[in-house]
Amino acid sequence: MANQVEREIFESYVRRNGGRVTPERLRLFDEIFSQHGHIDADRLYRAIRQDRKISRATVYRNLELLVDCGLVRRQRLGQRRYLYEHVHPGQAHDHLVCRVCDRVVEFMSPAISALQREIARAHGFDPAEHTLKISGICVGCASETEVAATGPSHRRSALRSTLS
Amino acid sequence: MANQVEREIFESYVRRNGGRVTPERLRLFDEIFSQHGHIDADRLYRAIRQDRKISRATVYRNLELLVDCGLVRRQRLGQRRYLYEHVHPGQAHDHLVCRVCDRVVEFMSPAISALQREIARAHGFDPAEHTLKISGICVGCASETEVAATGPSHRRSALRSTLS
DNA sequence: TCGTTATTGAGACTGATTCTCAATAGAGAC
DNA sequence: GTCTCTATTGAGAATCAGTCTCAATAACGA
Ligand SMILES: [Mn+2]
Ligand SMILES: [Mn+2]
Ligand SMILES: [Zn+2]
Ligand SMILES: [Zn+2]
Repeated sequence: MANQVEREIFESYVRRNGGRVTPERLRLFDEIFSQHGHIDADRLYRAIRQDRKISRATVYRNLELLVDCGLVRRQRLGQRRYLYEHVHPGQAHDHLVCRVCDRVVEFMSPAISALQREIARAHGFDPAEHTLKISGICVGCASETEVAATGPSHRRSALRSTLS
Repeated sequence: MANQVEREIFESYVRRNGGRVTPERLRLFDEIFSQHGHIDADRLYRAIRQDRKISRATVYRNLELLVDCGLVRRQRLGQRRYLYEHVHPGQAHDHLVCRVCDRVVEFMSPAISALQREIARAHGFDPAEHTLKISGICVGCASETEVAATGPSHRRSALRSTLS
């Protein structure tokens, strides 16, 4: 089976800390490692619900566990909820997020990673995780806006504009 | 008065968009430009409440306005709420956040900023804002933990440890 | 000064996440 | 396999930051 190594890591992490290997934990592990890309807690909950009973609380609790043992990354890419993705060691990457269509593009920059480590070191910081999110307008939305040419953008302004 | 330039920018932004310059808006502007560092909406609300009546909704609405016109930056540095800080143009900076004591250290890296612009360009992204947050253990908390040497860290584990 | 309409205040509402606690079930000992 | 201990679960309540509603107020151009 795929993800054998990660599964080992998970189970041994749980046992090493006096925890128990439960079907709920394994099911969540399988779900998040079968998905690919970013997914929120509720979608994981509903996906698992398809074939077994599980509670939301259990999903949240065990996502925390997966994050703690370094197999899953939790980030706020949108405004509201956290998104989760499983981690491939040595494949650190960051995100471009379009503020119009919410699409996420991943990129990898060893140069930025190195600079980050350097900065943390210079400040006596022991870095555990990082988030680099660049939000803006993606190429698709830029051209759409150009064509439509309908004012400032999709984002509702904080000022109640006169346009009805 | 200080912040004259920024105040100009704010008022003209508001008027240009058919908005009105209200005492609540000016008071919030003054508050966030008098503060220095990161502050949450509730603290701004309470600070303004000291000497004038204002509602929470008004604080939130007008913070959004200040963010929109580029005078204020809103970021999630902790887990829960947004933190706001006024922006000094051309002084882009990023953050190291200690996950034990929540202290925030700012740093500036023109090299990282340049790389970010380069990456956005390479993906046809028009970048509007960015967040780079490195979270870890600050030098103070590292030495404390070393002295205490009491297990994994302050962070409660998702596993109910046997220690009472 | 007047009229239009953007803004405000109070409180209801939302929604993601966390908490509570009784019932359940891993897993080590025998 | 059975027993025991206690970590984990499920269901729903609670939390909490932030957003929305709508009637009353007040900018500001005419
Ligand atoms: Mn990703
Ligand atoms: Mn800052
Ligand atoms: Zn887009
Ligand atoms: Zn610290």
